[in-house]
Amino acid sequence: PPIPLPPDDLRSPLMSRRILVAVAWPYASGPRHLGHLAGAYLPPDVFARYHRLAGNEVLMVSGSDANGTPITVKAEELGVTPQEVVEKYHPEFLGYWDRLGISFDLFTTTMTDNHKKVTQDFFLRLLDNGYVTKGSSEQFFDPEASRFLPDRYVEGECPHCGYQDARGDQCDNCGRTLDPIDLINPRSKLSGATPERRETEHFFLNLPAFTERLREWLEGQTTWRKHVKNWALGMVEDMPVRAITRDIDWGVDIPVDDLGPGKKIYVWFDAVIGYLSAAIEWASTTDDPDAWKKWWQDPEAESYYFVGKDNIPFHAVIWPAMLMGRGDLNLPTDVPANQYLTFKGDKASVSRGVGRSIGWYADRLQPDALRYAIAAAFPEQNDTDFSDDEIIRRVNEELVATWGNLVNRVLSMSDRNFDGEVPEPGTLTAEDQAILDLCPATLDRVGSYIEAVELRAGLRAALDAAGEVNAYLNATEPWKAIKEDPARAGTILWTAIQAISAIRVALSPYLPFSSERIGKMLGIGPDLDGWKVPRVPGGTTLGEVKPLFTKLDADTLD
RNA sequence: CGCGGGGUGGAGCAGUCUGGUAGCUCGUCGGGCUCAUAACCCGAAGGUCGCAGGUUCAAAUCCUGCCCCCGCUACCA
Repeated sequence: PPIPLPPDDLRSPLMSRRILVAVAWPYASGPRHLGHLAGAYLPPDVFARYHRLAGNEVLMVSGSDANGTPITVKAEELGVTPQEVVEKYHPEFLGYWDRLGISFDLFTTTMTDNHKKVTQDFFLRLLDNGYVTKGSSEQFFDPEASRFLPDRYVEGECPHCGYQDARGDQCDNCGRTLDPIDLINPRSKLSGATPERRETEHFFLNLPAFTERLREWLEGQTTWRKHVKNWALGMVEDMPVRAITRDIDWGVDIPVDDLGPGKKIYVWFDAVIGYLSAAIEWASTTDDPDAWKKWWQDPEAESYYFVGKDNIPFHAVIWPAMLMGRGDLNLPTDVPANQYLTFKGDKASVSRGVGRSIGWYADRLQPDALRYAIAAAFPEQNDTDFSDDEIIRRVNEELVATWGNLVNRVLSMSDRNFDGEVPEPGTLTAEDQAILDLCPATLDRVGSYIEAVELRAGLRAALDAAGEVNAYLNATEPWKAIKEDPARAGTILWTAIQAISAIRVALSPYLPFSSERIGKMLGIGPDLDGWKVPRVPGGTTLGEVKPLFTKLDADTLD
């Protein structure tokens, strides 16, 4: 009789899509923590891995943000240059991605000549198009330090509560938002001198010019997350012109000399341009230096921006406005911003002692174990509370028990009773067929969830399938059949192996490392051949069968 | 009344748009199984869905008010 095979996946792509996966640029001002991983870095990797398997052309880029106040503040704190700060943390970030399998096509920095050039070019185009204009504002100036002072560098007495050490932006005592001009007896945090008010000229982005177009564009987004869309729409209604230059000496040079020395393009303007400059840099390393255009200028190309919720305004409003102002680049397809992973109710912050760095966890956990625990808790709709106990629980009770154990019980039974080979199947029963039918159905379900950027639900769906296979084994009891009807046992195990093979693919965007190991154990090799069910023929020689994941002790994370 | 999101069994979440016996994972309790990393399977207990009103035959779901949490309201991004 012909050997029955699992049905093919129906999702085989008719044509390849081009997908830009744009990942928020982390400040190279200190270690990044699990909240960053959950909010901005792991979700795009899952998304990108899926789309690559599905046959689409993915370009996933990001880099270390080297500019901005956090960097300069850190540099002053350490008594080093901003560049030295970046050179310390950028390699640390690269280490995270390498150890956790975050599969960037390029992870660069904003210090490259390319980035500066692309940023300046962007600036000039907006200037030509009339969306960047010059203006002036009044600001505090420290006469001793000879520099203008950001709000946070001015301190004084709070006009509301009389607190002596209120910052220029907010009073820590009464919590009120302040304008530094209102402070009583203002003083410079740098020198202690009394700051003077001085006129300073800057370039501004004319956001109000885009109000209508932005509103119309945002209202047309039917698949965006509710909090992202509503927040952006609310913001569009009342947008001021926004300064894109600053009185600082660290940043990208302004490409015109109208303002004189001592001013730079400020970080928020150049950081978002990084998505474009990184794509251009990536293309320059390939055979086709214009390859970036396939993602940025082909109207069919899609772009997804993975950011934390604090970054929504820049990606859902300001960056689209900048793109509209240029007029020759694609607008975001979606900005699936995440909420925050909180630790015992607190927003994670390594410097404040809430949560620990990504590297700390990577030292102690298998990469897929960490990826699993984080992905199962992606804060897609709400802030999601998390803890080390939660990681241990998720790994031990869900990942190891359901999936690791399924693979282990099936393969060790096959290994021991069928000479280290995948058994040959015989006649299939209805319950066998149901499990085979589950294979393409699972890939279909998980794929649909991932395409909708409902990544947590996708992971759940894959694990549910593993649960069904476990239930199938309990119902069919191959360990008994081995003694009474070895051929039947072989059919059951063959069926279970086909299911494992399919679930492995479904889980591979989330768990790429164990996917490779399973491939070797199954004897079909570590690589995947697309988002479809790989068949594992009877007679295939199994690799060495070992548990996929290590169970965690309660003190693993102490 | 500044803006947006959220408040669902012990924990973490889904359901709210398109009202109709409250769902998932874990934990707890009981049972089964013994191939498997004390793993797997089945069943049960456990929730007045933040609070108070309103609409309706019927509300977690729609309306009003209030409370609490998070983000934004920064020359933080």
